[in-house]
Amino acid sequence: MGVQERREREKEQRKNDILDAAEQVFFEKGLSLSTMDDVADAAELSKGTLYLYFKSKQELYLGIHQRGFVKMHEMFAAAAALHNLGVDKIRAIGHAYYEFAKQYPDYYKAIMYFEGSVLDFTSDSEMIEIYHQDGHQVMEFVQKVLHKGIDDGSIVTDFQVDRLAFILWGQISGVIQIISKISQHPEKSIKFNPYELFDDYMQLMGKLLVNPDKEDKS
Amino acid sequence: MGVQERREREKEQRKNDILDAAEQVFFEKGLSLSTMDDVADAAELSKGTLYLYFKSKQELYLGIHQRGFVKMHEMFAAAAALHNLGVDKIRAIGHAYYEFAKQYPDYYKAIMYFEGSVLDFTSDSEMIEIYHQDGHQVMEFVQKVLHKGIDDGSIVTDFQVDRLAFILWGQISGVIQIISKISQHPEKSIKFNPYELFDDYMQLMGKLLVNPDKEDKS
DNA sequence: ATAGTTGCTGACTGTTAGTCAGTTGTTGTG
DNA sequence: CACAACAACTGACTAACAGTCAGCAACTAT
Repeated sequence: MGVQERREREKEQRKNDILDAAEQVFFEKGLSLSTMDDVADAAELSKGTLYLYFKSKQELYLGIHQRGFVKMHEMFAAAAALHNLGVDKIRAIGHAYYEFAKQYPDYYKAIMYFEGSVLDFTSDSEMIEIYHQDGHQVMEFVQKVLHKGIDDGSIVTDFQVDRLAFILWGQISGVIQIISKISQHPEKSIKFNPYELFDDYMQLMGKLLVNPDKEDKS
Repeated sequence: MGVQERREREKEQRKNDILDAAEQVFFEKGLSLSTMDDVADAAELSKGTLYLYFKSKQELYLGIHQRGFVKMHEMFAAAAALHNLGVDKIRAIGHAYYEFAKQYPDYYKAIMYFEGSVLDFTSDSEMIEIYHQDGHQVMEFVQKVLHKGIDDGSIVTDFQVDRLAFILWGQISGVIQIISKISQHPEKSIKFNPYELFDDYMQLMGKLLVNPDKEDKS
């Protein structure tokens, strides 16, 4: 009898519905101004029910973070798939990251939120586990692509690939973070547009990895 | 009569005492587990008084953020002052950043906290103003040092200095952020120590800026 | 001595995350 | 069909806490 299975599916569906409602509310009003009652209303459920599916408000927001991360990962994979050379795949991932932050600022915000506050979660819970797994998955993906680039000769580096992946990831995250900061708060003193900044970074990064002999002449 | 002035000084002193108390409490228990009553107790003042000096809990924490930023800036200046060549100053600043995060993890945490959540402050208030001024000051410092390096010939770059400063700042922030993340959550799969990672990054950065003819042969 | 001013207090309020005893609806069984 | 067992859901309730404000204390000036 497929009752068990159906129940399972319905449960998953509910969880998704709640996340939809939560996105709607959180993205509209911002996390701190949104209440669990707001989310419950939007989901057409009672507040108590939310807590059957998510342990806390933070965990609910973490669910949204996860969605964002999946989306981002998909964009990375799609972008990388359009190229053959490893170095081009890396470049494509970089651009995809930028595009992700631009196209899904609310998901990006969720990612930044946790980035800046996990350090505060002294707590236990599987929350953190999931969070770190997500991060780890992206790192592995980048490492894989770097290896590909080294194998096909398009990337040349003195560094260990696993470390290099962390460095690249950290670098680009930081650069995009600062770009989104200045984009949001248009400082008087800044005369360049954000994309120029990113483009400069990509060029700079390119110099670090590229084997000129294998460079695509386009 | 110096009454006005004395009052002014005493007010400043109180503000400092409150910040001392707040640091003690926040650093011990973490921001979210600390209450304003805790801080009031530690400061031997009533809760109401805290609100005469700081508009909100967040603003109090921002006061701590500011202290951290000042400390960091001091470390940068001190580190840079030990060298003559611009490129060496830049390297020294990089190392100082790393040292700051290591020596003052709580201040660093405060900085990261706001980094990840300013995007949420739709609010007005001078808070954000101060916050951005702090950031701006560091950027200017980096720019100044980069210019120095270009002038003395130790730094060579195709990029505009103002943009380059942002890129470097973003990069290094991101790299240190990821390092402090993995330091805190020792992943099973990570076999290198954090400092190696940072050192790799510094080497990498060096390659981007350095004019080999002027390199210090030590 | 007294009026004015500034700084401090802590009981109070409003809000909200999180809980839980009870209700509703669904499934499987005699 | 009746009825027990179980699962999903409810919303009034509690506890905790940020932030307020009417009143008090201490200092200053005249």
